[in-house]
Amino acid sequence: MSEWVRVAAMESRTELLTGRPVAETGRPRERADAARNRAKVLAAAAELFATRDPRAVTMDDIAKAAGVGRGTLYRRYPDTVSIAQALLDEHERELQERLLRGDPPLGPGAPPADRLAAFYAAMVGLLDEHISLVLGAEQGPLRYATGAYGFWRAHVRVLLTEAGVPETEALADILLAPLGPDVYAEQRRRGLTPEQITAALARLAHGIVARDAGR
Amino acid sequence: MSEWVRVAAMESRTELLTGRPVAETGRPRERADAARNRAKVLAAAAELFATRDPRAVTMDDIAKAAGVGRGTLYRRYPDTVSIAQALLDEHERELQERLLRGDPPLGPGAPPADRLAAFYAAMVGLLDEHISLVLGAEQGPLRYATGAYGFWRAHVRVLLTEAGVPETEALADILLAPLGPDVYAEQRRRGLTPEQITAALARLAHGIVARDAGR
DNA sequence: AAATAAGTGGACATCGCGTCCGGTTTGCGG
DNA sequence: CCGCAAACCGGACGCGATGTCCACTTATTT
Repeated sequence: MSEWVRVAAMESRTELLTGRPVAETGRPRERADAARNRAKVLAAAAELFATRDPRAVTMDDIAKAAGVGRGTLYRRYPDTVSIAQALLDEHERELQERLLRGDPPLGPGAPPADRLAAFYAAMVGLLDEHISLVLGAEQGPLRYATGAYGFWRAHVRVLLTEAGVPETEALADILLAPLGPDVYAEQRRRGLTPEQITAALARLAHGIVARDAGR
Repeated sequence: MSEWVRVAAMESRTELLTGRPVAETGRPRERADAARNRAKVLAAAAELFATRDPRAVTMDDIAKAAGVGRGTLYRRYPDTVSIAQALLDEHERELQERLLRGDPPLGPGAPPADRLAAFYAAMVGLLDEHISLVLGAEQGPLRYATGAYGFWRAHVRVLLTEAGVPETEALADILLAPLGPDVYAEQRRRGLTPEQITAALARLAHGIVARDAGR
């Protein structure tokens, strides 16, 4: 529906949450009532995702909880998944920033093995903090369509390449697989702690790229 | 619904496909018409899963294609997932057998690292051959509820333990994650060949468990 | 304050699910 | 061979979610 809706959902993320009008774009600026409603929708959705089973949250639920009609909801978001993604986006952004320009070992400067391990640790933190959102944003194979997935993938490939590891193309997806929300959720369900999982992932990181490679 | 239905779906697998009556059980033997219909259902389902998007196959579709009423279908299978699993079961069984009693490196006798790599290779084969079924059987976090997943997990843990690798609890799920149907499907979609994926997984196996460990 | 465009909300049509039950078939005992 | 109880069949039904549509309201512009 209405193409720019989808665009808006992908595009400026902070704007999506704050309702600030789109600056310097030809597109007509957002109306005040629309912004108000968007805020209500996102707040209600966050509440719902956190409360009940994120996979069971329905468009009706959100509309009702936000005190908004179905049509209004569909005007902006095609489905519950994109709403969860909008909510998630901010946090992912922040991590992406730290990967690119933060301090080592997360940011540039540390040996690839350590950076990979640090990335794993950060992702576990993200997963654990926002597990309900992540589960809500996951349904189906959409995960790979996300811009975020592409970013993680590129990051891992860079690290592998730096370390001189071949087959980065296939290995990147493989190394990212354990970070799938359902995998993580299952591990937690089974009683594993974030620390145990992080430790295992660190082992994985150092097993794949030799500790002293690439530097 | 009728408890034994679910049991039957889990239980004797070959029987499930052949329609052979349940031997030496107190349960009343299956009627001829029922067996006939089951065969029709499974054949139709296999066809459907292979033809269109496996995730989109509906109970109605199968019923219609099999020339059977909805009620009849639900009598045996609670959902499309369990049908796909029934179809898949045979193949998984066979691999499980080879893991336990087959020749090295898949079966016992080879160093853990090699066995793990061989397991990966075999799973890639399975995935690739039956990707549509596996996708159809996957929906949601059901994967971990499967008996099969438990088996793979136990196998990997044994190999890790043999090799003296710690944290098997968390590592097992991590090492199994790349075998998730959606991960594999995505890799294939991106143009990676089964060989490339197998090679990357072999690297993973040897990275995690030292080539000469445990023997 | 009138004009115009954006935004709103709920009714509607559709689809898949899962259940229920009247009717039919099967296998067994007489 | 016959008749009957149990097993089985299949479609109608109610439910809940989806996504669309459009007459109406509200914000913004001139």
